[in-house]
Amino acid sequence: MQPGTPDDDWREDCAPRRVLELFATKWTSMVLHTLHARHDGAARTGVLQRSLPGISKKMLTQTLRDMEGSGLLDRLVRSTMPPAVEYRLTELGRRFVEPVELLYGWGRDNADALDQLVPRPGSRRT
Amino acid sequence: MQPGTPDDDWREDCAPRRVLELFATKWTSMVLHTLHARHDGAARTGVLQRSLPGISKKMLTQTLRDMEGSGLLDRLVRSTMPPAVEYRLTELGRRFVEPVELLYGWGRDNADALDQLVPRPGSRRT
DNA sequence: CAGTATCCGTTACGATACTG
DNA sequence: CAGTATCGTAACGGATACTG
Repeated sequence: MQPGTPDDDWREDCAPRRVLELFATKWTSMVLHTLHARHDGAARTGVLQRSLPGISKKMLTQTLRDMEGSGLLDRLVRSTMPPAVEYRLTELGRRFVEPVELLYGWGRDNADALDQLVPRPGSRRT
Repeated sequence: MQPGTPDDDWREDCAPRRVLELFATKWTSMVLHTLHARHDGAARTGVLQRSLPGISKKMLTQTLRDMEGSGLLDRLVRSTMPPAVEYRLTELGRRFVEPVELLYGWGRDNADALDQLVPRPGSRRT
């Protein structure tokens, strides 16, 4: 492992890097977790919105659309009036909940370390 | 757990969300892993750059500076000519390697699922 | 209630050229 | 070799108003 031989685990298309992409989109992992936390792995739009403090309607829809396109969740529309839309984790979605829960769990167990890291926002370097 | 009672695990300042911030900056986790993969948890600038295909000099420096500021790594400058700079994981840094390795490991074990998700870039919706 | 469309600011990121 | 400075772009993401 000499300094001239990069052992690069980080090729552009390697698995780890693609997992990271999942977390690159701010809300994706949170949606996954929220759905997972529900008994049946499903929730209506409003519930999701309320479960994710700070998300805008636009980002919620956009994230859900992207996830649907990726096959992470299904969209069930009940054409009542007013409409009731439900989002449900797919098989693939349930799979990706795993790494999310991994991080989630680590965070809960290491809140102290998180307090050391970036104690308060806006202290990068003035 | 009625639909009107958000069980929000996702408060703005909750632990999980702060962990996610670590992965929000594209290169941070990769730097952590790369350093961790080295016997002594340290590496010179050039090695890091070569280990992270695609990173620009700017982002490398910026990421390293941010991480230094956050206390994730130390910067050791050897004022020779030409200069030799070494980056080394701190105690805190070694701690945050954990969630990174968690994701990394999951990715390796689930490459098949990753192939299903986003088969090829640029297929969002034309 | 769910979704769309538009406007707009911020930031992440990359390419390049230059200094010590 | 390491780092800085500058420029430009693309994407993220929020606010708001409107439709069914």
